Amino acid sequence: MTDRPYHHGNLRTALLEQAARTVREHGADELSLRELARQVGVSHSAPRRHFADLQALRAALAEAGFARLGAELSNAVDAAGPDFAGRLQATASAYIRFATDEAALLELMFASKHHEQSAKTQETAERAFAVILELIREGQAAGILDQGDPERVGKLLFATVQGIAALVTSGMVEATQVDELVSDATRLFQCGAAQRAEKRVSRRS
Amino acid sequence: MTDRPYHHGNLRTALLEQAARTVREHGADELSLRELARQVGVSHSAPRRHFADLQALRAALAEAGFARLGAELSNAVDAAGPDFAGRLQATASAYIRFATDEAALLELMFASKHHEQSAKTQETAERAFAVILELIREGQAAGILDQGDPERVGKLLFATVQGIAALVTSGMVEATQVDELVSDATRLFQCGAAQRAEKRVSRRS
DNA sequence: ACCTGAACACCGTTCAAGT
DNA sequence: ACCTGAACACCGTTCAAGT
Repeated sequence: MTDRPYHHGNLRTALLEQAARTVREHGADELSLRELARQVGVSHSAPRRHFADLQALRAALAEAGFARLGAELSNAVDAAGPDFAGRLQATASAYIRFATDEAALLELMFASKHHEQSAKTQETAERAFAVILELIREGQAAGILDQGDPERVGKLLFATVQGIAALVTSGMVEATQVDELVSDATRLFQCGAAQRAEKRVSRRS
Repeated sequence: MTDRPYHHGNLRTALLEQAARTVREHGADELSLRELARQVGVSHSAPRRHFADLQALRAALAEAGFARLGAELSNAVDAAGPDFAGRLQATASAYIRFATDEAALLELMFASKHHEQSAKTQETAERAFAVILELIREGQAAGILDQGDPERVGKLLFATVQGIAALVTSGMVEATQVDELVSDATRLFQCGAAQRAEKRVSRRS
């Protein structure tokens, strides 16, 4: 519309937003620094000031993705009622929703390279994981989840949900089956503690 | 060594083998049709006869990967002893071993695009899944696993193992933690049936 | 401090031509 | 049937120069 000033002003953000759009609409393979620069209305070498190379932009995109994922998991927990089973289910569902809405982004987020190279991406990923960890602690305090190293239980839950997401986005599981898989998974996690509660009851009788 | 004939003779296989090597050593992003042609000693347009484009080569690579994965899961089941818990653990471990040895290949295998485009890749992936499915049926017949739609239980197991693999290759879980996660996971799957067995016992008392 | 424009080496893809 | 070589449009990356 209006002619742009020489300095874009917010180039980094503009590039990341356009990149996120491209990934969503055309997949991560379609990312191109030159094309992004063109779409944002800047010379092809301008992005260089903000991203050393394409890989750096991808890492930044992954990091932003983990930040959004963490926020959405956090929102899901907060919005859920007091019942723990419901909270667990809501969190897992939020993860899967993110995974299916942003399949290409999630694929990029779990691409091994960023984590090796960008400590910041790794850190943001861990903050997303922290939401799950906190939920696990809550479930353990309520006696609903297996008492064991919460890190360990949390990682297994994270893995399970991520695995369901991977199967869905890769087409090996139908979108219609997701809900039952998620509820099977969350039920499984409540099984160990329930089993021990059962023992306690039977010992009393 | 000897000068090559005009016809390579086995170009398709040679390209796939070199591509697998490249993915293993340098990652999937490093794949280049021109470079592969050079390494195999053929003109840059020769691959075109065998792979319509780079994406087609990647799909073929993914398919070969699922074939290998299926074979290794199958071997793991066959080599394991009669005890079901051990068979389950052996299969899950074989999956994780493949995932860590061939991290970049697994990432490529689960890239959504192939499955959408290549029915053959999808089919080979399902044959790998069939090994897990068969194991689930075995566990159900032995009364060790939850009786429910085996497809559903199998998919959850597949998802869990794939999720653990994703967390490891993305660096969010240490390689040293893998074994305990796998054994936690397999134990969890044997929990539902154990729980009901517990109930049966307590009802009798 | 931030951006431009020319330059370089590389790539995927196409196609007429060779064996 | 299979492969070559020139051609085209594109890309990532670099760097001296502009504001």
